[in-house]
Amino acid sequence: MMQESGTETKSNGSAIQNGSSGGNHLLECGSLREGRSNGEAPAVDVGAADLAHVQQQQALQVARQLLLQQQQQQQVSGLKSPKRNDKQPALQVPVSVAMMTPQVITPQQMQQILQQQVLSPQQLQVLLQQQQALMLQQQQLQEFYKKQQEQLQLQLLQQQHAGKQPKEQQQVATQQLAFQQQLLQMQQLQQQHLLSLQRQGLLTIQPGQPALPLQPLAQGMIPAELQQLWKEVTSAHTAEETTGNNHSSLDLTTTCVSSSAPSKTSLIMNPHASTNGQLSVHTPKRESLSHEEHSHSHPLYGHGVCKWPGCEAVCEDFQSFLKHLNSEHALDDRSTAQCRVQMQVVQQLELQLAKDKERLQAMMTHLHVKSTEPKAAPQPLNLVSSVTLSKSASEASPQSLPHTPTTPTAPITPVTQGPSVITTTSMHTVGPIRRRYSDKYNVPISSADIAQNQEFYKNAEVRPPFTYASLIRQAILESPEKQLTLNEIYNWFTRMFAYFRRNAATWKGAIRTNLSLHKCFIRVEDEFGSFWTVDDEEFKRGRHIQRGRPRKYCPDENFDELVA
DNA sequence: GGTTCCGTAAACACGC
DNA sequence: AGCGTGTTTACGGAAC
Repeated sequence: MMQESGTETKSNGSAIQNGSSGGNHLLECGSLREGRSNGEAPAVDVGAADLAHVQQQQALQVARQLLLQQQQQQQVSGLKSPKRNDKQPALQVPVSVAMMTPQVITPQQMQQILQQQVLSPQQLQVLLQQQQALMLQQQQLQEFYKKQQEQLQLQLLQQQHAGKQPKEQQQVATQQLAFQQQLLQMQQLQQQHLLSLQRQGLLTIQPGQPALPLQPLAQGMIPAELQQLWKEVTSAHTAEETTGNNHSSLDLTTTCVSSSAPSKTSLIMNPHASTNGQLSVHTPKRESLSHEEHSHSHPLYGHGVCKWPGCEAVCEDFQSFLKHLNSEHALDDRSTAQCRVQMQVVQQLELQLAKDKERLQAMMTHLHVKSTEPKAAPQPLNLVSSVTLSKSASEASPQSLPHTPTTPTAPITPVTQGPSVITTTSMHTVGPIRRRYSDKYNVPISSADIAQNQEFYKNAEVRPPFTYASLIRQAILESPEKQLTLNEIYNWFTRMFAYFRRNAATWKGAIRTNLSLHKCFIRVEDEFGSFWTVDDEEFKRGRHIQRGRPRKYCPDENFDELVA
């Protein structure tokens, strides 16, 4: 029990640590670092949200300036054709993709949303107002961007026909890219703000609200042609990257923008971040939308059926599926509710998975000593190093080589070992357990083996995965005099294992049988009675049970041997 | 399918 | 006679 609980504590600790780290990640990304437990942090939260608000306004201003500059440049440049006009769409499409990339909630965010705490109505109101302001900004930016895109498109068309100097065009492109970066930064800030809102319970408390922040973003879903364009563009940019222009793709994986250092934008230009024409934004929504490449792996489409939870509408091809998806599963209250339900399902599954992972980790940790220690046959197995078993433990060696001649170093895997240790209830019902691993794998048990699970076996009625012979040997070797009477052996069993507090007649008889059958157990008589010792060399020798050839009981001989 | 290991039950003996 | 201890045998399940 101690082992198990200890492991659980450790696992829980790591889990908590992981969770907190994830939370810290979000906290670092977002502007809100709230201490929600006291339930009275609206001022702090609002202040942090305001900070994000200011940052977004700054970004918006920068974007506007860039846009103005670009417009001026366009006016100056007039109709000039570029040498490499094929590059122009490249600078539009990626940002278009990024601009319209829907917000996708990661599983971590799901958990946080689901585990959120309730805010006060005042908090909600403030946050909602902020959110609405942000959405207005977002729409404003989108309008700017659309206009800019239209102008650029027009310009490009004109340039393609008239021919232009590439220098100015590159400047335009650079300006546009910078502008797009600002847009992305804006979007990321908004996303962080959304996450903050979600974490504060806004989305759950106000079921209608998620549609508010998500709506404009989801409306800008990536058209297929944009994907195709982006694909072509990135492939064209790959060649250009060697010239030092690394503005070809936007690495959105690091969308965390520090509130304290907004200049350290996360818009890291990473020319290698994209593969196969895909932005390195690992959002399920994006992947689902890039159906040109993944039309057969859409998570919501399979076997001609829409896999939206509860839908199962038949879609003959992927295009019809997309139509169906956009029409029947648009972003509305119903879809949002279904998504929330699915989030809960995922959360439950993740929790279950986390528990099972913890369990597996505990099993692995528990078995780590024996499974990872070198067990080369010629090497003494010094995994015990027990204080009370200096001799026997340090000299532990294969004890039944004929049984496992080819696997002297076979590790004890959880597969073979786990059930007998973990399944407390099943252990009691499956009946006698044969092949205790201590014998099977030629590893005598030790005080360390038992000590690791001492509390567990003391309290849980779990049959220890050791043979009677191993346990008897252990009991004897643990004693100060390396000798025990039969009754003391009984007491050791009952003291160390809850399992042996029942059915005494059975296991006591087994002990007596084993003491008699095993050559390694030597009965010694003195003036006070008789006691049992263990010949550990004999124990480690291999077959220590003589069945086919019953040994002749000869206490005098044994005594002489012991004395000698 | 045979062998081996192991647990279990039982019979038996011996001494107190 | 009853009990504890010790020995031996038989049987069956599981693993090899």
